[in-house]
Amino acid sequence: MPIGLSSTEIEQIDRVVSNRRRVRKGQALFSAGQAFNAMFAVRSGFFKTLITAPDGREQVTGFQMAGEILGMDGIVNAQHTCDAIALEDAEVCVMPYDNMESISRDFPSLQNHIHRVMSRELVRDQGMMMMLGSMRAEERLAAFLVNLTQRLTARGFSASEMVLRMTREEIGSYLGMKLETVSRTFSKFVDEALIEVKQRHIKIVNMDGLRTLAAPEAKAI
Amino acid sequence: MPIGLSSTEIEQIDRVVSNRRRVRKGQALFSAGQAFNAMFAVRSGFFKTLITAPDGREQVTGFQMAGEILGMDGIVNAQHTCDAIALEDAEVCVMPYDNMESISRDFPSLQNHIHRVMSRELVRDQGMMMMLGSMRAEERLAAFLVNLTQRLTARGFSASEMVLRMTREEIGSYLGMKLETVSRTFSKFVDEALIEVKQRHIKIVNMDGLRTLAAPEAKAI
DNA sequence: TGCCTATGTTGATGCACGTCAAGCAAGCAC
DNA sequence: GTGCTTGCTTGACGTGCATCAACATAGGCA
Repeated sequence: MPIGLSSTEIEQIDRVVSNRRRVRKGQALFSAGQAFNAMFAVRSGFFKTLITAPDGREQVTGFQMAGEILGMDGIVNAQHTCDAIALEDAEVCVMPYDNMESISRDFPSLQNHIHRVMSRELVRDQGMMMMLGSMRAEERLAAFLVNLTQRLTARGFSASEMVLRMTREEIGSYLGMKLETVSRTFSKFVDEALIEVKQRHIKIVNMDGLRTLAAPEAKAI
Repeated sequence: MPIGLSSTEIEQIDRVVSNRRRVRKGQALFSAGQAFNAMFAVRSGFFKTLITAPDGREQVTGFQMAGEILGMDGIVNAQHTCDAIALEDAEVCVMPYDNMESISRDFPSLQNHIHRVMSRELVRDQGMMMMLGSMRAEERLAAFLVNLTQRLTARGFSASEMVLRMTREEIGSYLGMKLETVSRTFSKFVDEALIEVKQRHIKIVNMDGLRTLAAPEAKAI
């Protein structure tokens, strides 16, 4: 959690988040229904979060990578409402909620940081609603790739190549479409020379084209 | 904001939220891009929040009634990311964010309350993703009606009758479908004796039927 | 009162995406 | 190596919802 803090502040905070936890690929960091005690900051690895309907339908609600926060949905009812599953071996910082609450009282910048992290998640969710509610499959997948690229480049990875950690089915669940449609749309993007695909290796060939698909310009009148 | 607080605490807090603001039907409480200074608690009336894509497509992201909080998405970038429009004449409590931050340092219960309100919104958004991503039009509309009913009964209104404040188009935008589909699905529900519809007056005839549609049971194997 | 505009309903038709199915590639156990 | 499992691609076909269109109804206002 890099914020603008003094070194004494950082010491204080380190004491809260110093506890680490490893999660193996395929294992759950937490599951829906479990008591909520702490939030988690991803140090390394890659997660998905998902919720399950009574009839078994699953919806992937997000993918989280290094530096992102998991578990905030558990605060309201003191229990987690989704499953967080590691898509590759991962390590997280455990941030006990009680500690965070009390320490943030002494450090306004931490308090503000927490609010901003939750607010950012709300804004992200709004974007997801827009995607799921009013974009076509092609637009959704383009937006997904653009978003992934942005987050990876912000972490110092290549702006044009990546290795997906999730299956086509997980992408589909996240974007509200079937895995076949994900596969077909990838193939379409390849035909249009927007990307190259070899299994989970994706290479962005025409980023502007993808961006245009993801966020269509206002139409000239 | 009814929490378990002492009277002195309540006095303190009253000082923060004592400022009120009226919003006429059709007017914006705030708009995307505006500087964020305060959150708002609905005292009376009814709001919708919506975001607008560059190409003009709109997505209604929520409907808010008395007791619910608006504007939390503005914290992260210090500016609002959606429009909040009154669907009927309304009154809100203005809660300046700076005041809330400083006062919540002195009142842990208020601090916790803020976290819970934001967390509840995250959980709601997860449910929206599930709806938009993996439910059919019929199921979404049923879930919408069930949810509205719950919120209205929690406020002391009838459990079986209501007057919608929003148009078919706004419902459709919220649920990711076209207004014609909303209208048709209402008609279908009428045929099936689940509800009665006269314009915006809705009467729930078979709540269990609606619930079953909204949250299908696990299938027997 | 009667016009006008916004809103809602319903029908006919089309398409984007889901469903079903077959085959292929890659990884892994043995 | 062989066989098995999981994940991916592609084709054929079906359907849920969008689109286009016509008309009905209700409120607002001159």
